[in-house]
Amino acid sequence: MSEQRNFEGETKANMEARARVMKALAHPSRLFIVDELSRGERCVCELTEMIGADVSTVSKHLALLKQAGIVLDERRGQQVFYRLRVPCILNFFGCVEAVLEEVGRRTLEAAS
Amino acid sequence: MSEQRNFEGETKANMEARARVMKALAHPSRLFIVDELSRGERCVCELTEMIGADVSTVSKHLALLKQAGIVLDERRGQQVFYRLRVPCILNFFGCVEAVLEEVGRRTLEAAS
DNA sequence: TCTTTATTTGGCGATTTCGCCAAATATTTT
DNA sequence: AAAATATTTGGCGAAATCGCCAAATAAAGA
Repeated sequence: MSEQRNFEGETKANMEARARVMKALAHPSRLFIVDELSRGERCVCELTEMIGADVSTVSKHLALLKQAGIVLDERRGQQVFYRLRVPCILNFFGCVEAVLEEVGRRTLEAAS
Repeated sequence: MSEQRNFEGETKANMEARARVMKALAHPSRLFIVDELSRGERCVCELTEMIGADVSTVSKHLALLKQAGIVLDERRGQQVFYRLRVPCILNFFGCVEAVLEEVGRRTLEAAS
């Protein structure tokens, strides 16, 4: 009875789907974008100026977030505005900060 | 006044720190490990058997999670047991699932 | 229509990540 | 001490990610 859990079939597919979402968030510029969009929608040009990278780079970051289901885009005139699709993404950050505090604590311990 | 926010200095450093944590979670096997550890501690050998990859591969995934501050390890005899250091990581999954539902919905719309 | 502004897409070299194998290390048993 | 079991580390080729440039596409204005 009670087979050991494994990493095949449904479980594997589910973890791969989760990983796609996490990967989309695993980049400094993309985290900045999400954080910035939590304050309201922004056009590509605004984000580009803030980030200070090539427009094409920022555009690709946005495309990636969109493809992951994290943001929505809407063209209005010449500009394309992006906004968060799933605001709960912001809940991540509290826990990430908690992890970072642990890391900081560990660093201090190591130094003592 | 009211300067536009930018992506330099403190903000950039903070986003890079966050990204390091997110990257550690952005892999199917590592997500599986976190999920499994939420049920209790596990030794490397158990996780290796479940995942079905080379032991060295699993060991490196665990080292990465440890270095990111997400798990703790403790040797007892021949075995090394890992456990979650910051349980709030689990809160992520609820939101990730919400994103995935959005993605699923979008896929259905596209098919209609 | 021609020009300007905003955004996306294709492509390429550079860097990072990934997973396996082989070898090293740690612990227990004989 | 030698053997067996568990885990980590070094290294390497394969694959994925990254950021820029150049070119294509979209919309507004002259």
